[in-house]
Amino acid sequence: MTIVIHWFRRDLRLQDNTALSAAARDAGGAVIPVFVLDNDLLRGADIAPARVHFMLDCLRELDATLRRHGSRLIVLRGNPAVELVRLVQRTGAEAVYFNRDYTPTALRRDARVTQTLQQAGVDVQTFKDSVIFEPSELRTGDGQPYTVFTPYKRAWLNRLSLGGRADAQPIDAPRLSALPPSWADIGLSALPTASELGFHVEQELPAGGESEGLRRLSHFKNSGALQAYAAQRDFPAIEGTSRLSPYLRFGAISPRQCFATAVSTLQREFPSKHSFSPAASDTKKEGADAWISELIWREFYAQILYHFPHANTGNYRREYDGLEWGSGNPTLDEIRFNAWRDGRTGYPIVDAAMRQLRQTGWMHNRARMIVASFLTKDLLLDWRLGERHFMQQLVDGDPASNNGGWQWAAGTGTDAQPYFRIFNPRLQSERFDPEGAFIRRWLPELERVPLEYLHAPHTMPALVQAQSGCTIGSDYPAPIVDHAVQKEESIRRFSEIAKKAKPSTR
DNA sequence: TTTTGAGTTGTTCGA
DNA sequence: GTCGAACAACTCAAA
Repeated sequence: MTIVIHWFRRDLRLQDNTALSAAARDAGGAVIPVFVLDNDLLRGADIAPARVHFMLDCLRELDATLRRHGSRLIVLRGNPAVELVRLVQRTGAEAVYFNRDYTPTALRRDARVTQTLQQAGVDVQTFKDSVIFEPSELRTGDGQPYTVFTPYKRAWLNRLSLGGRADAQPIDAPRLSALPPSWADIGLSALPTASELGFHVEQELPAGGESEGLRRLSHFKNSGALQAYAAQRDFPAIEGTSRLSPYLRFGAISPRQCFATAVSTLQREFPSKHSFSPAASDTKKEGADAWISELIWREFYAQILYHFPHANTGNYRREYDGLEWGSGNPTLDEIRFNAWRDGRTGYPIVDAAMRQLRQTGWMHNRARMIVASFLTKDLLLDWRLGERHFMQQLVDGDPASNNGGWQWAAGTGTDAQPYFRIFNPRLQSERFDPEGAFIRRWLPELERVPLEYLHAPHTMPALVQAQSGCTIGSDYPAPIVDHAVQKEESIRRFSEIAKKAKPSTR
C-alpha cells in the first residue's frame, strides 16, 4: 500500500486543502501529516513573535482535529529536506505532497527540498492551493505578467467565468487513516510554545486555527459587515473589516472559502437578474464586490513578487534606486524612526495606529496606508525600514502583500500614485476617524482632549491643555516634523528622479 | 504599429 | 462646508 506524506506549510487546515485531499485520495487515506519547524525561518530577521504564536495555535488545533479522526500531526524541527528524508526512511512513505508557495524564500527552499527528496527516490507532487489563480495562469495578450491591478482583476474575473469555476470551488476534508502505534515516538513529543522557541509575545492575539477562521468568516457575513464592507472598511474605529488576514496568511482558511462566502451573499441578494434591486441591495453588492477585490489584490501582489523577485529587496521600479532617503543625519533619522515605531510622532492618527500594531500585532488597512505614507513621505525614510518593522510585528505579515503595500505607499511599486499625491495625516485623520474614537482608543493621554483639537493636539491653547490634562511636550509630543515642509522635500526628490531617468521596471 | 482609455485607496485651491 | 477642477505626464493593456 502507498503511504504519502503531506507536508503542511501555509495550509494549516483540513477542509479545502488541495494537496492533503490528493494525498488521501492517492494513498487511500494512508497519509502522514507533518509540519517542520524550520530553524532557518525561526532565526530569520523578518519573524514576529506574534506570528509564531498564532501559527502554533493553528498547529495545535490541527493536531487536535487530526486526533479526533484517529490521526495526529507529526511535528519535526530542523532543516525540512533533512527531516523529510529521515521521515521517509523511517515510515517507508513513497511520496511527499505539498501546496505551492510563491515567495522567493519559499521557492528556494522548496527547490532544495524537492531535489533532495527526488535524489532519495521519493515522488514529490505539488499543488495549487493558496490562491485561486497562480502567478502563471493569468497573462496579458503579449504573454507578459500583469503589472496593473485593474486589468489583472478583469482577467481574473474573466477566467473565473470562462471555465475557471472549479478553481474557486472549495472541496471537502479528506478521510485519513490512523497512524500505526509503532510510530508514536516520531516527532516532537509536544508542540513547543512560542516562549519555548525564544519568542516573547506581549500582545493579546486572536485565537489561531481553522475553526476560529471559519467562525470569523461566518460572522463577517452574518453580522452584515461583508455587505457593508465598501462603506465601512475605511474607518479604523469600526469593526468593518473581516480580520481574516492572519487566517489567510497561514491557510487556516482558504481563499476559495472566502470567495464562496462572498459569492453566496451576491446570489442571495440577487437571486436573478430580473429581480428588482433597491438601493439598499446595491450597497450590499458593493460590499461583497469590494471584498472580492481585496482577495484579488492578495493574488495580484503574490504574482508580482513571483515574476519580479528583485522587488523583494529592492524598488520594483528600478529607476528609484537612485532616490535619496533620510535627512542626511543618521542620528536624527534614528530618532525619527523610533518615534514612528513607538507612536510618538505628534500626529495622533499615526501614533494611534502604531500603538495598535504594537499592542495587537495587527493594524487596520487604512491606518497601514497612513503610517506607511508618513514614514516614507514625511520622515523621508526608506520603505524597507517600515516593511521590516511590519514583518517583525504583524500577525498576518505576508511577504508579498506587505512588500506590495509598502512599495505602493513609497511610490516605488506597481500602480504607484503620482508622487505629488501625498497623504496629509491630519486630513486622513479628520476624514476616516471623524469622531476621534480610534485615536482615543489607542492614545489614552488624549482621552480628554476636545474633538476640535484631537487631530492636531499641538494647536491646543495652554488653558485647554491644562483642562484636558494633556500638556504638549510632556504628556503628548508636538509634531516631530512639519508635514508641509517634508511634503515639498519629498516631491523635490521624486521629481528629480523623474527628470533624470527613463522609467523601466525590468 | 498606432491609437485609445484608463489608472485603489489624494490634496489643494478657489468658487 | 461642499464641489469641481487642476495637479503632469506616463505606462500599461487591449483593440
